[in-house]
Amino acid sequence: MIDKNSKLPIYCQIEDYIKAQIKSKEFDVDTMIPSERELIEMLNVSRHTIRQAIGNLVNEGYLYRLAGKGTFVKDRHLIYKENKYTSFTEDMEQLGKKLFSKVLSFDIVNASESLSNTLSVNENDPVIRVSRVRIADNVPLSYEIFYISKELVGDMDKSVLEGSLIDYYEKVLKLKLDHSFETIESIAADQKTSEILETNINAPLLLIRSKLYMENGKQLHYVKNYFRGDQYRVNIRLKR
Amino acid sequence: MIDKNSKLPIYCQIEDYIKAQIKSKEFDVDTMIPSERELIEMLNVSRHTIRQAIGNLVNEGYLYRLAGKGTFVKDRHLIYKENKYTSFTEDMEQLGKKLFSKVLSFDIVNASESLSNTLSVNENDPVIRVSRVRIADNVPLSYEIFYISKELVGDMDKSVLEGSLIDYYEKVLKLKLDHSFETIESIAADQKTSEILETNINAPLLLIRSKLYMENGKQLHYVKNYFRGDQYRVNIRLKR
DNA sequence: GAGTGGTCTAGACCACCCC
DNA sequence: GGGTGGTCTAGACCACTCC
Repeated sequence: MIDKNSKLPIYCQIEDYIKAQIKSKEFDVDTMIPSERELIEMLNVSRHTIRQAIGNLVNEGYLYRLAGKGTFVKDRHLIYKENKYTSFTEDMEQLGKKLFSKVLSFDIVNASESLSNTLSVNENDPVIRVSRVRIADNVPLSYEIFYISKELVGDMDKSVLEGSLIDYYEKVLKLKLDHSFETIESIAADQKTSEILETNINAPLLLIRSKLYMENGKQLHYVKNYFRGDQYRVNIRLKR
Repeated sequence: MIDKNSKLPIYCQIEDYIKAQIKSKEFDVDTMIPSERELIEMLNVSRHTIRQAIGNLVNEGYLYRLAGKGTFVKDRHLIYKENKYTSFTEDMEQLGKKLFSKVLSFDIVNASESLSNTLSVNENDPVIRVSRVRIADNVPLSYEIFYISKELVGDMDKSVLEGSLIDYYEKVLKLKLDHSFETIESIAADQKTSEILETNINAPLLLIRSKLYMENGKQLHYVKNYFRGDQYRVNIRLKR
């Protein structure tokens, strides 16, 4: 069951084991899984290792613990990839849609005061400003304007902008992304945006402003994204 | 520094200690905090306890670890209560606004097929359906329709509906809330909604559908909430 | 080679739940 | 009183980074 010589850590093997038992209904919803002491006997590992595995599964929503009673399988009908930052390209791939980006503009500007605050660069620092439309299956989904410090990415080839920026950050620049802050609001399309997105004027749009941060806590880019309300929605999971 | 006789667990005290050091710039951004072995000496506790505290602070975004190098303070300009499910009442309290709820309707209906799927009850089970307007500082913010299985809450006093439902669940019914799934989209106000929210027809609204779950994974309620786009926005944090 | 975080063991005592 | 998870100790070996 557990291979102590595997290069996969034991606690990961235990996680996989428990997930498999849940999947096969061996450990069923709302029933108690074997206690930590029982698992020690069954799997021949220390309590700390068991607790490490169970703790991770609790955080991921597979199990819940009741002190003094036991550890139970959680009833979870749903998805599990919530609250993950994903690139739009990845989202569309998962939906089986082919994404295409049309670059509308590409400039290097000097940071205004307000931009220098939002993007955490110094005022007048050179900033790359790009606007593009993102089109899936011939329908325009979003009009996007993003800003990134020129210092961080140097010279960007324009062809990069037709693909996934996230891919470029991670695979080409080898940056370690960590998280993003997003602000979501509902607005009405103005003249220009409605033309770009091929909607009526005043059509409802989701405006999502996003700040993307790296592992060391430094900001990477700032994006304003106007999504067509009839084409896009956001799913999130909130923890009490 | 560390009180081993305190009823507050040692690892919590260590977390508080490290947070305080960060706040006072004693541990500063991007610099290494004392190594785990050094902290063992400094605080006179075991390595496991140190790691427990540091692990929690990493999860909360205060620190980041680099294997072979050390543990560093993360540069975080921002808020920390992201991705928490909060009641609307709590949100408004934090903004210093006084929230008032006006109940528009209160019915007991039999679950339709689609509702029984959304709310995970059986078809034709009795369901409480309430609609209300939520008003802060005399401005209508949201029009809300919520559904809850009658079996779960029994007879609800109508006065409960003028206050915070979440409070009622937690403090009166002693239910343990765990998480919610939310779907956010942008729509245009129809005739009825625009009248209730005192907006123009076709005004942009945030429609947020929310399913609230308890610790055992069972669903508690389903809510459709229409927020005025000019009055409300959503902030979230996504992890890569 | 010295220092770091990552993993793991073998114990211990506690508060809480249930019978 | 016996079982559960929650906390804590005192060790150990590993892979990795940096010099």
